[in-house]
Amino acid sequence: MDSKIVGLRSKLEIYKAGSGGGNIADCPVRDVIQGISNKWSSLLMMALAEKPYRFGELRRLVPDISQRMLTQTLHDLQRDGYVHREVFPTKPPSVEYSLTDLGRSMFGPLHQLLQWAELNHGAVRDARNAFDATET
Amino acid sequence: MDSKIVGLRSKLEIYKAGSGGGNIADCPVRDVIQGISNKWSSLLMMALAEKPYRFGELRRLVPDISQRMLTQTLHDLQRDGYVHREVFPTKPPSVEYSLTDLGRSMFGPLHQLLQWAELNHGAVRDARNAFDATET
DNA sequence: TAGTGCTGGTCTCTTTTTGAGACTTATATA
DNA sequence: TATATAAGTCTCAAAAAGAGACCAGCACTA
Repeated sequence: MDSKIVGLRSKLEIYKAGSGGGNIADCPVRDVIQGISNKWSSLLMMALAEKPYRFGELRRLVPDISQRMLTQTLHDLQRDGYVHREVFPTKPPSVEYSLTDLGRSMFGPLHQLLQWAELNHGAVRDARNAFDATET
Repeated sequence: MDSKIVGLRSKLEIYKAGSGGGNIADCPVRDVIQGISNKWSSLLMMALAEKPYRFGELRRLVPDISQRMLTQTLHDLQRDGYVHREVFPTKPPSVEYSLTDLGRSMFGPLHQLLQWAELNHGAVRDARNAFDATET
């Protein structure tokens, strides 16, 4: 399996697929993607792909996330099965977050996208500058 | 190039990389990723990867997007260089949106993620059900 | 000639989501 | 006694998204 686009024909079908009907709004693939298409998910996935972290460590690692959104994003990632949450009975109790097998599996393709971003952020920046220049 | 995770060690460095300093908040990779990590971008990228579409066609293709968000998301994708917008002097004027080379390039890894979602949405759904069952 | 519809939007208003920051509970340390 | 730490929760303000009316220019219809 290479990284070429396979089956250019029915990409929308993939998004639609599984719901049986033709309603693209309740498509399971879209449902999965939207669970990770938000401001903080990929960032936290990447942090946890490196190693497990505790709540406070993540907060310090990503200084511009609010405690509220850190709690909520970790909770959502846990609900979708990407992240495991474990409480240790220290005093005060500490909580460790780590990727599950499913999380590591999902991080594979996500990592490809992150690498693309690393290689191409210059091109994106240039496109933005050019665009902003033309519309005054 | 295969789909394995290369260089497990410094993933956060990728997110941080390029800005020179150590401030993860203004990291160019994060900047690129956040441009496409929103509710509608990946869906529109996928539609346009299939073939160019006109504004009204996209609106009918994705019935639950508001006209306002369709305009805005296409504008943002155009600004980042993924999408080309062309006005045809018909009456009334029609506007066609298509992927640029950069857009097609980015769609490669994005497509990998979409395929992962297609293969694993069952596991995610199961995880959600299990999670929701335990927290009553 | 007035009415209707099509195009690709914009404008305004309401609802939802996010952000900032104080507050909590229980323990340990100074 | 005062302060700190852990992992959150709660409240309020700000930002973003959704709903739907409205717009201009032209073609077609009645």
